[in-house]
Amino acid sequence: MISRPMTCGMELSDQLPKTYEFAKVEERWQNRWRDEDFYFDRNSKKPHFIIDTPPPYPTGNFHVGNALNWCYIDFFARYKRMRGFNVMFPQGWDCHGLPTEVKVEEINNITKNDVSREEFRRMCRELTIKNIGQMRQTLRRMAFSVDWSNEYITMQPEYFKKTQLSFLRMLKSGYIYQSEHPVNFCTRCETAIAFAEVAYDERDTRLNYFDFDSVEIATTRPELLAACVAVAVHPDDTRYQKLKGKTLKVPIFGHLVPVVRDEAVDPAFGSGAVMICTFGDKQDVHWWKQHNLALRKAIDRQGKMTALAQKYEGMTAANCRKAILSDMEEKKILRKQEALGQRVGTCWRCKTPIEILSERQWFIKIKPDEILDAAHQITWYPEHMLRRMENWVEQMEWDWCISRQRIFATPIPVWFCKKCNEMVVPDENDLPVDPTLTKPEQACPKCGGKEFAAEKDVLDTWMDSSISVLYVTGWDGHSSPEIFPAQIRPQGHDIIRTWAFYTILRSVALTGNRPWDQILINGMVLGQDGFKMSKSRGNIIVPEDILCKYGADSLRQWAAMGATTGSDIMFNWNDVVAASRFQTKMWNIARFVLLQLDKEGIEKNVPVTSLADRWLLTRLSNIIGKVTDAMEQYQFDVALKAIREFAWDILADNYIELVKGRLYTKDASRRSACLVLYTAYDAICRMLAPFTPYFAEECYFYINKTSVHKQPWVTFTYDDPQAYVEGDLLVKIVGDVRKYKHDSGLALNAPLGRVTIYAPHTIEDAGDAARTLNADVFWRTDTAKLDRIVTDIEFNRSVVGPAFRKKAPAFMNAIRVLSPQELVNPPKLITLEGTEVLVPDHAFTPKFSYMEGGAKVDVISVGDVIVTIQKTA
RNA sequence: GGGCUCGUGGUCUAGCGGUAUGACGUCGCCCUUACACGGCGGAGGUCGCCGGUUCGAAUCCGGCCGGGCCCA
Repeated sequence: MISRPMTCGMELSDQLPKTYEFAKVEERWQNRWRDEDFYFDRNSKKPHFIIDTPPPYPTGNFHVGNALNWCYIDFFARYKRMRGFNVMFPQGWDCHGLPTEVKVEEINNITKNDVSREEFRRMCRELTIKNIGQMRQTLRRMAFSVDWSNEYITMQPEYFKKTQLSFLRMLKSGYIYQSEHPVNFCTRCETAIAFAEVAYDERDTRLNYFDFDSVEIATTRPELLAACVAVAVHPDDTRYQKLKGKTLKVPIFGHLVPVVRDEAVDPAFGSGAVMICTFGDKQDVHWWKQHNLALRKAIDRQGKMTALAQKYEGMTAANCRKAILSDMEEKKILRKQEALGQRVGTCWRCKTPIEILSERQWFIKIKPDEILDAAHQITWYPEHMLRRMENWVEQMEWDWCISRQRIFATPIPVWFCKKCNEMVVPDENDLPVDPTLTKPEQACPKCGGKEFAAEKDVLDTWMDSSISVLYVTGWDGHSSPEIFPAQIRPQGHDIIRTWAFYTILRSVALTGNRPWDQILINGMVLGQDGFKMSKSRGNIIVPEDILCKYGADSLRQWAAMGATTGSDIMFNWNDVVAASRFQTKMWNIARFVLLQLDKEGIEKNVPVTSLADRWLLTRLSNIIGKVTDAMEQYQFDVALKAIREFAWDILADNYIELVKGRLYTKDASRRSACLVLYTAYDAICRMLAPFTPYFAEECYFYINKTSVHKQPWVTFTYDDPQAYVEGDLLVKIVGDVRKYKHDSGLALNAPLGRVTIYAPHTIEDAGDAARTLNADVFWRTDTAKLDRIVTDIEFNRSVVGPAFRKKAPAFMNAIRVLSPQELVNPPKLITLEGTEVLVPDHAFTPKFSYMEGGAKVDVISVGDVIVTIQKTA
């Protein structure tokens, strides 16, 4: 059967533009591809593959870091579809949170208190919707095969009602509780934050030494004097033995505090006596709990001094510090000040130093064992990232504080009876609710009261995003969804301690099961200078810039090849340019292949007999296996590298060069080459499809008139060990003779004369070598009648080493003194330190110089093949 | 200070027990009927340093030095 590509009356090769214009191609396919092709089919019988995609924060800009992450997702999503999976690649948007609130305040030049809560929320929603719109465009342009029917937006009722449902469920099961407890608090954002949201900054401060009722105390935070609840010293510190059991009078404020003894006090730091305040830092919290100390709140939620600070009331903490220091100076109790570098916990969003305040907050119980247990059931790529999770879980100290005192977030669905303070929750069927806008339908079940106070606190944003996997799999509060757990979670290593951790916690708490089978961690994208991208460094690269200059496929190739999956990756224009060049090369391969197939069409059942043809098929089969294995392990760099190497080196530079001459003939063997070209080309297109969807589609469509993205993954195999070895030899011989030509100053297509190849057995190359070298080529199996002189010996250490161990050097020395005849035909035994030992096969190869009785014959040796060249006179 | 990671030609990168992979750059030759956005070839590395294990180490072990990330 001969099938000719459909050509609409024109030859295919005429249709193919000389250069590949990515901008036109991308636009065309973007308009032609349909969203429905990527929809997850809930009724399908195919095995499902659910991806718990990260919902990005809708800033309006999809950055390069996101791009890397999404490229990985798209690579395996497309690959899995080709492997017959029913893939769900949802796209979420994690809307709630401070940055949007801040942005809204900035854009409208207001503060959140200037408008009603509802109005403020409306403004936040509006901005978010606009930003999502912008980011969707970039996603589409990057050709991510997103399932838009499974898009979710956490601020929308259908999503946050699940967040609220999960809250009620965990409240019921005892995971969630309220408590007055010290929490990290950002006084600028006026909200509690979790440990995961605390960043640490290096700052310079002063250590102030002052007289504390005749005891010298050193502190960096004199403004907390009003909150002082004890003085602590090391139990063994001889300087302070007499203070045992005493109380001291706090300077300026005058209240009495106990002296406590604690091993954790560092006698070498400051004066060795430290004041404990509620709360200067985490250590204070420890001591406070351990010694059961009083609670004195000197700083409020705005970061201002409370009434407890007496005359300093209303000052900011910073001003209070100045004022107290100057008062101390006046009273002559300030003794000295030292410069001190310290690390300050700050709010990761706004960089304001955090305070530790004791507040009534909502918490989720952290049960390290069940989280670790689930984490160990998940396969981590790369494996070592699991360590980060373990380390984080093992050192958790407080429970997760989930309440926030902000506006744009999921409301906590709770009221309190004004009469008896009983907590009342809505019926699950009434969700979502905003308790500040509605009231419970029933009277208080405890006292019958009808007046309720709404919980004004809202939920931490991670409460929304940590149920992404439950949402997409259709969790309804009753049991594990049928398609839960998901197959994979792709995400960055920067959010292992947050998103991954919280998701595992919530899945276990709500379903008793792990959230996913696998987790794939991607690295961070660094600027071209090797540093994290930042405005101040001016090293930010935006995806749009790359898309405009080199196109989506080049950017995607960079993502695949820039680094081993999981490691940080430096952005590098070179790699993008190299990727674009590969497309150019591949495009020319396409043009060549189509030009050849045009001539006589493709004959799909022609026997493939020529050595070069069989050789290419073995190499193709080999590369397919390699690429498939790499894809299964998410080693995109390995996979794409193998594809590129095959297309460029093996197919273009070796195979095509070898069979070109044959293709220009009208021999029957030309049809075999055509079939091989078609097979290889088809396979490359399909293997490239996950990586370069536009390019692969364009190449594939020209020849098959159908979408490559609807084809199955390549599973072609071809086993012919003899062709593999002999083909390699043929390629090597042709390459070496070419090099010889080059070294002799000949053009590569210049006539060469007579080339005789003495190979150990017959090789039938169908005349490929002769045409390629432009020479008369004679294959012979007899021995060349040449004088040869041994010039060197090459040892095969992987044979010599295991065979002789410590005696290897002695063996090699013994071989070196053999006669030339013996080197060519080695003896079976050799004497080594008085004992006879066996000479192993392939232990060494003699290197020869050739002469032929004075005749002008150049000789090249390729392994044990000898090639003589007699140039045209 | 702890954990995790990394240190390979000018730059970036693969390898992770048997004499070092590729890309970019650089130099030379070649416009050979797919491709000069190409082909062919060359130069360039004591694989951070010091020890150890081994017949043999970039590769394993120990120590040191230096980056990065996360956390105290």
